[in-house]
Amino acid sequence: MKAEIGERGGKKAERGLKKGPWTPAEDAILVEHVRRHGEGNWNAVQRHSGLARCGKSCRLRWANHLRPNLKKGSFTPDEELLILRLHAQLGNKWARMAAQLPGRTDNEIKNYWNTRLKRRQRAGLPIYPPELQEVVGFDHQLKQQASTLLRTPPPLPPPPSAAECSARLPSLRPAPLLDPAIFRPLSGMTLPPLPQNLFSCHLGFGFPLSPASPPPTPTSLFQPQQQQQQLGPGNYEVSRPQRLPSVPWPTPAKMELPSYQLFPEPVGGRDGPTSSGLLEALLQDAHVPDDMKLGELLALPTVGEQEAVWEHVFFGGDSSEAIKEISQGCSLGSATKLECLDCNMGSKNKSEARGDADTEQDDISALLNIPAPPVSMIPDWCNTDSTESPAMVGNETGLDTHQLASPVSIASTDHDWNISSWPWSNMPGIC
DNA sequence: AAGTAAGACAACCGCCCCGTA
DNA sequence: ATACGGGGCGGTTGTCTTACT
Repeated sequence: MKAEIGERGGKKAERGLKKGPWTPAEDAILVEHVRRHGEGNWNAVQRHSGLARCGKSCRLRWANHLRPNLKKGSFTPDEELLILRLHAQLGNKWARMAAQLPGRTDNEIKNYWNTRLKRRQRAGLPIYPPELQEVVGFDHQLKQQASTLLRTPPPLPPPPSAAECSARLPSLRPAPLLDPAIFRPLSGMTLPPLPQNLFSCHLGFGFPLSPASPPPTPTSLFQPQQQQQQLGPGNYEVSRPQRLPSVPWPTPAKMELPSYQLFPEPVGGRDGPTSSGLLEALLQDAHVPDDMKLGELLALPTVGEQEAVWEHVFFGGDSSEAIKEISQGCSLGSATKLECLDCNMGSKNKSEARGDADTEQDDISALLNIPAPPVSMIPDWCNTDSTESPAMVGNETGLDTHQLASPVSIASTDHDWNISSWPWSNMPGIC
């Protein structure tokens, strides 16, 4: 947006391509083009239809506003919760988050998050719920500090040998996205108690409360130890930072929130039943009151109030009716006039989403040089909602949204996962 | 009622990856 | 091997609406 700033609303850019808001006529042209030719080849839209828009603009308009099955309106509480969880795990991977939120676009999620971030920054509140902020001690200020530090990345340690890598791999396991102490398991599942570091698992990383030797977790594999040390005593003093194994960490352009990108993204179509099953599973576990919006409770001014509300949400009384209501609202996307478009577009979407997931699975497996876990590794409780996900049935990689949203990870069921020994837990909350 | 701040939304840009010629 | 085009993604910014003073 340089010379074009302020020119929105009808003027044409240099190459004769229009910028700015789309008109209904342009929308109609684009919809008709997609109906005839399908998605993709966006640059051909201008040639075929005469629409004075660049291909990128067409793709964006279609993806964010015109494609069928788009969900309009504000996020539901369960969607907000899911965004929180996904962001804790993925960082600013909006497209991947959108893949877990049927009918939602990455742009929507991004806007929601940025708005929420800004609001909480202004209010001096932590990004995450009090459990995250108090126990994990990670908030936006720390993020900003780390981001600043990362502008000049420290020299990388020598890369580990293949033997070193393979020696560490057995300890690699997906972090439980949700802490069992907070999020109760699905029906029939018993969780081991984790009295401390609430939400640490949720974040996908932890802050050790003791200087015990941390296991070589995926987090520590990606732990920028120099960065941690540079934070210095002025920023955290509970205990001295751990000396971590010399493992190279990816050189990020900037630091994102704790991300578990080491691990396979749940596989599932954007609009398939998997995600709705996830939401149902989440809601079955969380006692979400019907008179409460997550965004509201997260904005409560004091930690005590937030704790009380969160306790009510996840341990509170019977709210099955509210859960039912939320589930229905989630599964019933608002119908649009465009939903009557060719169904083959939707099928293409699904295949693309599936392809993305597979590709990502491959990438992660290749990165770790380990085979993707078979479906049989997934505990039974992942399917207790009985709606068998096609993504799981038909996919050898086998990790779907159930795992992402599950109270505990697959591995956490057969490992003693001492999250209290993780390196980052030396950092207390700033707020 | 007017001004202002904040929120929500929409759109564009630059970068990157990937497939193909 | 390389250039190029298509497409995806994340970041940023502009505009409009709403709430507040």
